[in-house]
Amino acid sequence: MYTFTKEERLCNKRLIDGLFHNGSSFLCYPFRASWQLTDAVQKFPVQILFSVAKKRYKHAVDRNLIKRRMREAYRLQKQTAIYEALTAADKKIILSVGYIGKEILPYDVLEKKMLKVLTQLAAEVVK
RNA sequence: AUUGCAAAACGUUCUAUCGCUCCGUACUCAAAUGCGGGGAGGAAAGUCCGGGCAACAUAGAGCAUCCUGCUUCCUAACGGGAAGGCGCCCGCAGCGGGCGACAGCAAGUGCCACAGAGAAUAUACCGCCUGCAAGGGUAAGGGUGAAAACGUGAGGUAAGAGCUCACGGCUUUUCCGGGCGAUCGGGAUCGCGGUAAACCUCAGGAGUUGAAAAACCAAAUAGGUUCUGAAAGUGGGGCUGCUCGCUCCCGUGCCGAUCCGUCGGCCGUUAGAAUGGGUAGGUUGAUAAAGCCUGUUAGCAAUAACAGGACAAGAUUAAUGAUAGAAAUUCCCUCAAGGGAACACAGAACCCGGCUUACAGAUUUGCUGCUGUG
Repeated sequence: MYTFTKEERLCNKRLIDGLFHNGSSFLCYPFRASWQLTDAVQKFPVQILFSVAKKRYKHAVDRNLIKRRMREAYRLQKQTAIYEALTAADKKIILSVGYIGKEILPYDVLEKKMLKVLTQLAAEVVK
């Protein structure tokens, strides 16, 4: 239910390149989401990756902190926010969420924003 | 006692819920799941030195380029460390402390702002001596400057000058003595502006690339080679990481035109099997190491030898977390109870030894001086 295993992460380099070249994307501050429909055989309806630009945050500690908070927010909300909608529509996607905020937001704010992103994404994919 | 500086050793803890990663184990063809256990640092950072490891290169010598530069020792090695020498600073001397790219300017060449007459074979401004004058001699005095031809005294002279002598300072070569040595003490001798983080000279050293190195694995897809067929005239290069594609040459090849010399266009295919390469992927490399902790012995010390101990992080789009609640520490408000806030620098990526830089708070030790003289 609240798992986040390797199958749920996007690891394949070719898929990632394809996603950033051909995928659709939208902004929802402080995130930038890119997604693409896929035919690949995967256990979960979504394969996701999180990214924080090194240009914006110079220290690895800061990048780790943001990525961990994003991951946690996704892990706890993915089931209700997006899995159910995608399963109902029988669609599978690969997804990347980049952080473009200028400062490190606390967890409770990130949680609300993440919910908003996922809801918007589910609406777009099903449409 | 406080403050500051330096060194050493620390640098939050506990509980609950939900997760991540690795290992062991039960069940199992396997996966999943259950149970048990491990899971960031003193700098993991900067990537500045030195090694291990790997691939490639490699007759020998010289030149160029780059690095290093007091001595001895330690070390796998070092530009690191220890002990010492020398110089400078803490007013001076001794002890103590701090700092030092600390070989050579007495091989050659260059440079020395401004000011000043003059910055290195002294173009002599004032002054001094000589001379009727023009001029000549003179670095002792003045003034300038970061620095003015080693300093003081005497002789000497027209006036002066290491020109000569005595004492002193720094220095070259050499002898005697102490020390493994840097070097120190004494004698003789040569010389007297600074600058080598200026060119340069001397001595020693350096092959290149780094784990995205490198080794291995078996399926699928496309192409290469070989064999067997179909068809049959069935080739060769260049561009591109590969295929496709484009292009050049070639052809008793085909079609069209032709002044019979040529010109334009087209074609150069495909099925199966075997084989060895490349790519995405996986495994190894890769976590038991010149490692860490404790003790004994040797040594002034760096360190070495020996003995014992620890189920001793291992990710790979990259784990080591999130939330909630207590406690500790510090600060603020308050007589107090209590309330509020803060909690550094920073995240392993092949592995070690160093260096450098960052760092809230807190612990220990040492120093910031002591004695004598003025």
